[in-house]
Amino acid sequence: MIHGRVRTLPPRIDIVREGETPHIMRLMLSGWAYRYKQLPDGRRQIVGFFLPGDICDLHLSILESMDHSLASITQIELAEVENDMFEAVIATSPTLKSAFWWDNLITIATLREWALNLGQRTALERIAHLLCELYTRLEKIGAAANQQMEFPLTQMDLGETCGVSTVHVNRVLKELRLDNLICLEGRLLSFPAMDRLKDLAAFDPRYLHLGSRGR
Amino acid sequence: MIHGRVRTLPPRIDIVREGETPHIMRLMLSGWAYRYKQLPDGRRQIVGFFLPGDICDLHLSILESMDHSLASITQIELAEVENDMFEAVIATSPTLKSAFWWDNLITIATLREWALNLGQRTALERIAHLLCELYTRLEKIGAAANQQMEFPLTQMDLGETCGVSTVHVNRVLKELRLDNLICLEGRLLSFPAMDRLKDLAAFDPRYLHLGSRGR
DNA sequence: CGAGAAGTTGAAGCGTGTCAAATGCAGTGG
DNA sequence: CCACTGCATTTGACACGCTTCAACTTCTCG
Repeated sequence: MIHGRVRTLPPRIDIVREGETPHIMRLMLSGWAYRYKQLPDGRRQIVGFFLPGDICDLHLSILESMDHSLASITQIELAEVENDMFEAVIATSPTLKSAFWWDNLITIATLREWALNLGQRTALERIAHLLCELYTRLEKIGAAANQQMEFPLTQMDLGETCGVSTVHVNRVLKELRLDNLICLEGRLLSFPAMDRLKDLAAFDPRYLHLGSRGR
Repeated sequence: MIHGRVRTLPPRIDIVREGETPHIMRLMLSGWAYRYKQLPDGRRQIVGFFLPGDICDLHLSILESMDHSLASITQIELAEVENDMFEAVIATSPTLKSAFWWDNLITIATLREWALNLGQRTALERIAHLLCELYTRLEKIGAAANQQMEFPLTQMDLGETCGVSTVHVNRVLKELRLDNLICLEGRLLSFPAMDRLKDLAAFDPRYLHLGSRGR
């Protein structure tokens, strides 16, 4: 286990901004956060979500400066480890080292799936696919079960993830609701017909490579 | 330097298919290739290009099976290294090891930019951005100069990369041509006004992290 | 209770997809 | 050398998914 300072941050604030020079490694202990990129005119694209157990900035320190930003969604707890200490730890533990390779490879595989999502699927399929991915990941870490999960994302978040306007996200969610594929009560999201949803989204969880994984 | 078998492959064939189990590491020596993913109904998304000097499947061996495919565009030469041998080599060379970390991080950074591209830019901006990226990468390895490059991609390739129909790619290229932003003569692509093109695409090469890099 | 944020809805317009047909281009065989 | 074939490119007409704008409603929380 890696030790380091633990920080608690409020919801909806930037954790790191584009252009800063990273010097620590962060591990999500609780809550939801995301990574985003921005165009000069303000258009925003979310390029990844962090759930408990995820690593935020693995070895990003080798790069000179951040080409993206990190922000919290809910209140979050982060473990922060200085790079020097981090280097020292992985040097002594081959298990940890390969765990970090894993993390990197899964990040890449997920980004490839997101490219497929953004480039080829319709708005309906994209959102359905994202919901499948999030549920699957949460279930894996024991934070969701029985086709139910806490859902802290706004429709604007969904839009910025799926490259769709907020208004259209709303219409898509309505359609999913009318088809009885999702059910949203407050912040609790449930899937009355997960099979049909996965089918609609052409969701194949293999890209998440859930088989094994180190810690 | 890593030694291994060198293979020459003809243009337009699959190198590895989804589902196969990877057991070698491939390095591009010459030519162009790409990585793609596919939906069950056949929609295809290109998720990365390989140019000379690029690594195709870094440590993918840890994963059970490929979640995507590789295909050649031009005739290509590949250096192939068995995983065992590869492991042995990086174990002895910290320089190489960090070079591979680099490669991984740049792959990730590029995929994030692609997500931004697919999610937020218009078809015109997307294609302009892709052209800027390819030229920049080719220039880096000395395979392009003076705002000119060999361009082996078809309009269908461009479409499958940018999430745009082939017909619309054609219209976009026409617009770029009429605006005097690109000039295509046979397989030679040139940029009479690179500044304006980069501006149109909001192309900021920092994500490619060209600063340093090992080999 | 009030105020700001998030969600909802309708109408109109635009970017892009689809379909279909024509043109250009390169390789092949007669 | 030319006709033939198949693939890439080009163009027009039309359809549709999604965006934009604007107003309204519903939540959330101090």
